[in-house]
Amino acid sequence: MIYITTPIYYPNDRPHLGTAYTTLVADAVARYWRLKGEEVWFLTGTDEHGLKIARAAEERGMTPQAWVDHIVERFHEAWDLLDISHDDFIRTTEDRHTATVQALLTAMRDAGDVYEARYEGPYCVSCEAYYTEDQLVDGVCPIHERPTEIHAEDNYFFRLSAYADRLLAHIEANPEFVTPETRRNEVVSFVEQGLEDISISRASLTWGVPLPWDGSHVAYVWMDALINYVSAAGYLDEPDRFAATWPAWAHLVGKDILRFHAIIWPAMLMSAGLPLPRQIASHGFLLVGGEKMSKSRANQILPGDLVPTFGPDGYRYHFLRDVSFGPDGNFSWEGMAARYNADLANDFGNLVNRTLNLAERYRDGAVPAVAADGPDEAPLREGAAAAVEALAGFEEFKTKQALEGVWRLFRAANAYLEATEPWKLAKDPAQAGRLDEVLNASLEALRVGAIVTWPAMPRAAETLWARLGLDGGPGDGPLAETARFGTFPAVTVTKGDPLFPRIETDE
RNA sequence: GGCGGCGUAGCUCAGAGGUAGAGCACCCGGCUCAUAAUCGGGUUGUCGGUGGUUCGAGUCCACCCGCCGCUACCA
Repeated sequence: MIYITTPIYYPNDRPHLGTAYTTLVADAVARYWRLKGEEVWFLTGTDEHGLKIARAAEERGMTPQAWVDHIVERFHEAWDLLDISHDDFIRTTEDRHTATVQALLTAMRDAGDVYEARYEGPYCVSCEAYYTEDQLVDGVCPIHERPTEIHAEDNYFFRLSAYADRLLAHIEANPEFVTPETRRNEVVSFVEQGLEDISISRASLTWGVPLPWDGSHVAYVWMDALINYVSAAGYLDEPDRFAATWPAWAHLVGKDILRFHAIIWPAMLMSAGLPLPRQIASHGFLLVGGEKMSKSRANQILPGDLVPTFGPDGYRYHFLRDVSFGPDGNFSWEGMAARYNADLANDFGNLVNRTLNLAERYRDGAVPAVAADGPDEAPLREGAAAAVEALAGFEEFKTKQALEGVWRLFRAANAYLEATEPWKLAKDPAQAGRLDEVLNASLEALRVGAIVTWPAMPRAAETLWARLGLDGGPGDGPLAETARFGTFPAVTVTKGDPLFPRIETDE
């Protein structure tokens, strides 16, 4: 089972381009594996505990639960908008999760890795949070710019320090554990500096999961959040499903939360006696005008700002085709529009339009199932094979290379029409048989094209599939069989409207 | 400060010791089935700088310049 996860998102913040990016890549990769015929479990969700949620609820005169029930809808809406195909959506306020948090923390405690100690440090009353000396700016709280006080409270701590060597050994033995390599280097150098124990509970807060052995504390939000990955896999009371699902194939994360996933989470799992996920895959940020998106800069862009213009598939294609998974990427409307017009409207959309138009015009949409396999057709077969091969890039989150490779099929198909000139064949009754062959091969290219674009653009692929008059869907798989270039069946195709209407820009 | 990464065509990027690449943009030509679409051809680079190793260096080494990431509790 391919178990793939996104982080659980903090619902106080709206899902913006960055959170949507993580989820989108996870979705495309999940679809790729399904297309290959693998069993997939794709998880996303929301992280609903913590001080900020409790406060936001209070400001609105609501209970925290009522507040999160309300705002979690934004995430369902966003993922519906982008055709995200998650199998499960976990919320940390669900019983299945809170009970799992308690079970896992108990397992860590039973392993002797949890102890009680006094935590003392600079505390900002306004933030209701502790800081480290390093975080203070000129000795005052960086947010409120007010002096901090030294506060102390009794907390439970996790013996993270005991796991540094095992963590390093694991990373060395499993080079794929943290990707890309530059992030792996960061993790290694961090662990090599030595690890300190971390506090895993808060006594000052009530909106969280109570510790099973001390109800006056709730689990620190990160402990709570990370455990979602096993909660949703059935750790607590579905042993068969858990055995099939865990360890995860990949946790996708933004680079800002890498350390929690590549250090703290593995140590927690080791302590609880569970195997580690195969891979933590970390991506960069999406920059707008070279700057990080943030509310304060007012440059935050939401998926809903782009989908009305580009459609869910135009949205998905742009981010998968133009953003490399590891480094930071840039977003611009101009770049997105240029990509849309060049690849979707021109190469792919127009190919679909002209091919179906030819089939309707010369054969009323019913092209006989006659195949040719001469020198003219060779590039089509090669293009189809190249597309299928390139698709494997999804296994390493190389979405860019995967789609670049898929486009070789569309280039070949456009060139094929130029080489065979069906519009000329149609003028000569003696060439009727050859025209059938050319139209059949062109339609077959579209059939394969619908399959190989499905992980990235499921809606367009399914629309195309329907126009081709085929049974089932392009995502049915298995890829190795369905994407083999052969003879297009004797069905009736319909032209329909342009799949990707060209976007007019000012220039 | 320490560790790590990046700097290649106007743009986005690939290449990691053997004649500088792709896509977009741009120019020329063809075609007319098609969404001013498509096909063919073409131009563009002191591969950040300096020095070194080598028969040969984007590719290895040293130093320098510029940008960036990490250096513990930020969802």
